[in-house]
Order: sequence, then C-alpha cells, then structure tokens
Amino acid sequence: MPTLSLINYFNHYLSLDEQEKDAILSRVSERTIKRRQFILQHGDVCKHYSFVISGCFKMYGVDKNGSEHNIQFAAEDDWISDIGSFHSEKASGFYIEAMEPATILQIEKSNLIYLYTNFPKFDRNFRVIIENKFVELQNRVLQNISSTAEERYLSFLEQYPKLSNRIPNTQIASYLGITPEFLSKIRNQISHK
Amino acid sequence: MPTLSLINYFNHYLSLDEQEKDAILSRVSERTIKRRQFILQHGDVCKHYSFVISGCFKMYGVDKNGSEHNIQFAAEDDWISDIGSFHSEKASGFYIEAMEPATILQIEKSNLIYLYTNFPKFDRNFRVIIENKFVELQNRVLQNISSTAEERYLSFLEQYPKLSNRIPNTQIASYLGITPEFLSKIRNQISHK
DNA sequence: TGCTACCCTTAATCTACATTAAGACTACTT
DNA sequence: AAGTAGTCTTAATGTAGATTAAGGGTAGCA
Repeated sequence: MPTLSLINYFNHYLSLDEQEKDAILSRVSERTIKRRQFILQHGDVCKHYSFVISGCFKMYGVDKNGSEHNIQFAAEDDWISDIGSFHSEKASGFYIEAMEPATILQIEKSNLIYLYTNFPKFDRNFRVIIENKFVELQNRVLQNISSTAEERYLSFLEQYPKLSNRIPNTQIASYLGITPEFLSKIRNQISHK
Repeated sequence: MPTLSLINYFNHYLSLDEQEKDAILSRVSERTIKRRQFILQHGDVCKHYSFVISGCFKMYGVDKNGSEHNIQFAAEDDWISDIGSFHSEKASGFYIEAMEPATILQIEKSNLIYLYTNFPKFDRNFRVIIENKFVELQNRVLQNISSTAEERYLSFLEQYPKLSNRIPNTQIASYLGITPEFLSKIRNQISHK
C-alpha cells in the first residue's frame, strides 16, 4: 500500500483525519517511472506535485552550452515539482528525471485547489512544507556565496548522507556548481587528511 | 496611514474582507527604524515577520573571517524575517539591518498563529507569498551554480532595477558572492560594450 | 568470460575571480 | 570651507576552480 507513506508523511505536520485522508487519497494517482524517464521536460507546463514513494529524481536546468545544472534532488518522502510553472501555468525551463526506477504519487492543480479550498489543513500543511524548503534553499544560497567548493561538499554530505551514497558524483558536482574532475580532487584531498 | 500599504499588498493575493483587515491591523505594530539599526541579530530568536512600509533592509550571515554575505534585501512592500528561527524558536545565525531609515509593521508569532487559525485566508496568502519567494530563490540558486558573475549581476539589475540604484555596490557584490573590486571591474567591462 | 557503457581519477594547463593596496570622488558634517 | 566617512575605481599579483586529455575500475550484459 504505497499511499500509506503519504499519510505517514503528513503525520509529521498536522495529522489528517479520516475525511482528509480519503480526500487526498482519492485525488492522487500512482505512477511507475523508469530510470531516465522524465516527469517534466523543458517547454512543458508542470501539471503535478509529485510525492516520491521510492526511487530518486533530479531536477535540473540546461544552460546555453547544453550543460545540466542540478537544482534539486528528491528521494523517498519528498515532493518535487516546478512550483513556478505549476502556478503560473507557463512553460517550465526545467527537467525532472528519474535517476532510479521509481514509484510516485501525483496530484493535479485542480485537485490540489480542491483540497486547499475544502480542507484548510492542506493550506496549512503545504505552507509549512514549503517554509521548510525555503529555509533549506536559503542556507544553500548562503553557502554558495560564502563557502569554498570543499566546504559545500562536506556540508552536502552532512545534510544528505543517504543521497551521497546513492547518486553518482557527477550529479553531486552538478548540484554543487563544480566540475566532476574538481570534485574528485576535493574527495582525494579530504581522504588524505 | 502606513497600514494601508499592507492592505493594498494583500489585494495582490486573496483580498481581505473587513473582519480580516481588522484582525491583522490590530495585531501588527508599527516601528520606526534608524539607519544601521538591527531588527535581528545573530544569536537572537527571530520574533517577528516584518513588512516594510518604507526604507530598505539587508539580511546577512557573517563567516568565520568576519565577512558579511547578503542573502536577501527587502524594500517597500516586502516581508523580511528569518523564517527558520521564527518557527523553530532557535537562535538565528543572521542579522537584519536597516540600510536606510525605515518604517515597518511587525507581527509576532502568537498573533500570526491566531490569524492562521481563525482566518484560513492568511494560511493561503502566506503560502502563496512564500511559494513566490521559493521560486525566486530557486532561480538564484540556479544562477549561482551555472552563471558567471557578470551574468548574475546583469540578471540582478533586471530583476531589481530599483534596488540597484539605491544600494551601494559593495552590498550588491556581497549579494552576488563576489568582491566589490571585481564587481567594479565587471561594471567597467559592461559600460565599454 | 570478455565486451561495453558508465563512472571515477590524475595531472597539465588555463581562466575567472579574489586579494591587496593606493588613490579619487562624493556627500554629509562642523 | 575644510574635514571626514563612505563609496568607487584602477592595477598588480595570487589562487580556486575549469578545461582538456588520457587511462583505469567496475557493473551489467552478451
């Protein structure tokens, strides 16, 4: 019963009552995603919030030279979406791609609005969820403008110990804003300390 | 009547009815802030959300060498707060300091919770406000990991044309994560194009 | 069991950005 | 009218991280 993990997830916020559980479970749809499959592509409008049951995704932009830049990873019990495109209904500039075979639950905008409108707890819970994500992102910005690549890498390891054993270093380098070669050098330096 | 700008601000979201207007206006307090005055200091718990009526603030962290790194500016019609500290009630690692004499409206946590609890529209509006801020921040992260300093500066000018004529370049450099001298060189290069 | 795709590493060279320092301009202050 | 704090500029030198290239390791697949 993969939907159970979504209900458990909400227990970390304001727990859902039976009516609210039914409301959300009847409005999400389960999807199985293959490795390298996209759930969002540049140019498309982001139609869903996706909750990861299992597997792992990267969200990235592509610059004018064709290089990918990871702005977010999402594994079990995390949400992933291009919030800007989702709300504005404009074309997204991002890709969301599975790095492993995955199972997700997706909710569409109209259904999410239904939940917001009829059950204020969802407004509250999603506000708190995004506040937490905002704080994380703010810390990442601070790191980006104030720390060396080595410090940023160590702090990534500390904050996402599970991800770092699961994701290729090339992808981590892209997330940190450095080249894979330089990350390799950093890892070498760290291990000789 | 400085509180009017707060009401006007909410008109960009779900407009407030009379009861909601009364509720928020009776729960904010107006403060006059001098240039260089702090409304949050490292080590203190952030007790308020602050809405800027006039003036301009910077929020920054200080690294181990004592250098300041701006993570956010806030001018008229913008909110500023250390959301992490506000919710966790733990000591903040940031400073929020007025760069110009300012007038602000502040709301305390207990009052904000009162509004959230009694008027679901505030949950909704603050959710949307922070979603927008999240999207801005996400774009900034993408820029930080994928663009040169010159591109980041040009994009800052585009996104905050008013701020860039109002804030010293040293502060902008700190926001961009570069030295003031290097920003100066960049500006010089741009003007010779 | 060996092929192939994928990922990681090492090392040389190069470039973008940082640091330091000295001086000039501007706008409040007295 | 001169003093001073604050900001901006220029230029020399230093360093973090990028680029390029060549090769090695390993897991999945034939």
